[in-house]
Amino acid sequence: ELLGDLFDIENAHYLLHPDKRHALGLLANEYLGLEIIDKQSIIGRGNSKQKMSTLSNKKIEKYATQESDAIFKLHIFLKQELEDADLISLFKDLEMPLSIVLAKMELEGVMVDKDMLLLYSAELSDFLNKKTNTIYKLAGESFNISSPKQMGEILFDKMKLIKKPKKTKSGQYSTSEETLTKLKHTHSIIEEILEFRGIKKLLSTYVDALPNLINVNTNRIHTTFNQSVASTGRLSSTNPNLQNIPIRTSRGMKVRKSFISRNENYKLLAADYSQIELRIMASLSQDEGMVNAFNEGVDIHSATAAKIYKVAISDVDKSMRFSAKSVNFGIIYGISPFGLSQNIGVSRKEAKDIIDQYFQQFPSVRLYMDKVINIAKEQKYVETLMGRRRYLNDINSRNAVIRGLAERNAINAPIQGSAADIIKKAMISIQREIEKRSMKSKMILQVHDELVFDMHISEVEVLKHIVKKEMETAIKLRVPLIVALGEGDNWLQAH
DNA sequence: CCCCTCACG
DNA sequence: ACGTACGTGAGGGGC
Repeated sequence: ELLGDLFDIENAHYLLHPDKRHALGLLANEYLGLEIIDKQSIIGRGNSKQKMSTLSNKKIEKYATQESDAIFKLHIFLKQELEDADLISLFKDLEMPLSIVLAKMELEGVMVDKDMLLLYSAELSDFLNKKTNTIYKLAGESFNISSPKQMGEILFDKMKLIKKPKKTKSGQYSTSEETLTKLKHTHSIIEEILEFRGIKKLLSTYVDALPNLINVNTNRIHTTFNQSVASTGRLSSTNPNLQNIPIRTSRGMKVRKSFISRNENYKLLAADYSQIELRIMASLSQDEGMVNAFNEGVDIHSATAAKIYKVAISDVDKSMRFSAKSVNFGIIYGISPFGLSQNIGVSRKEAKDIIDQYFQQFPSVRLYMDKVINIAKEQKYVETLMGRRRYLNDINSRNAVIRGLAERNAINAPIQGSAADIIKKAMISIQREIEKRSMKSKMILQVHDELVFDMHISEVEVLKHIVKKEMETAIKLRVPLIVALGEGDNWLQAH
């Protein structure tokens, strides 16, 4: 257990420049003008990589002392820079405590049902073999279906499904899901390919991969949460990525179902923020219509539909709600007629009309967007509710495409980043409570707006109470923050 | 190592 | 005419 003050160079630099790289060698060079020995030159890389612990002290002495020296000197510069940017509290009270919490979550790990995955693998492999033969027959020859290059040549050179095939940036035929879906009507092979792709992805990325990642000592999977990658302040997860476990399709759900509690005395608890980003938008913009909708507890997408289409909320039908939901997501991303039209499958003109209606009905949302873009143009950065910054150097670019991206980032970063701030704060409070009470239950995963716990059955009520309370009160907004709880023997059930 | 594709929020 | 909604990570092909 670390008892002294933490000062993580990488994280300090991340707060100051979230979209830059934070490697120690780069920082030492930039801040101190030092060229320090590259770690790779000591331990090697790729297959010839050795463990630092296997090398003699003599070999690592210079490297180790240079690093220590650079870290100490850097911390003085970075501390000052954090103070100048008003980021000290975010660093000291949020990110540094969080890094301890993340370490504990990583060490805890999550249990997966290996037998279930192995059975499922056999089932999907069978299915894939049959699909492969079907596709070969329809194509009139065998080829590597997993090769976009080969598939493009089959579909467009040989079968000539359409006259002017779409190309990718590098000049290859595009075979993306988006492209292929538009070609469904041309040949039955398209549908088979799409299904093949879906299953192949599931099999190789999850069903076949996860069992091999189970640690033999703990019997669990241990991800790594990266705290200095995402430029908005979110976490990311690697080796394996446990933040993109499937859930949207029925086949994907079976993978989610394989994430289970550690034993029969435990259940999984999932705690989800409901619409956190839209609530943040409501609070930041103070738009009356949006704030009222949340304060009255009505379904936000239906409320939005009612306003856009000027009908009573009880007269909102499914397609109106669907479009309104896309608009709401679009708002968070910095909406454009093109983006919305692609998303809901209408013309750009229709999409533009919907957006115009939206801004007429939610005028303060538009005002807020204009304001945040102007702030970005003036100070070259935007910030979250807790003062996390994102610099937008392209905000005044003469290139409209590049400037547009920066403007959308100016809108999105405070929203996505504030949500990240909030859940990070909640994680620290929850961990503190769990430890204070010496509880058996453990926090094990974070997926941007969701926390997952391995919950001892004797602690169900108390844990639920703590989690809900700490998440909902992590910050006070102009609208309520609502957390939905779910429990079950597996992650799917807990949703 | 880059590109394409596709999984999640 | 062009390129266009935010943020990520991983697997596989191909060079």
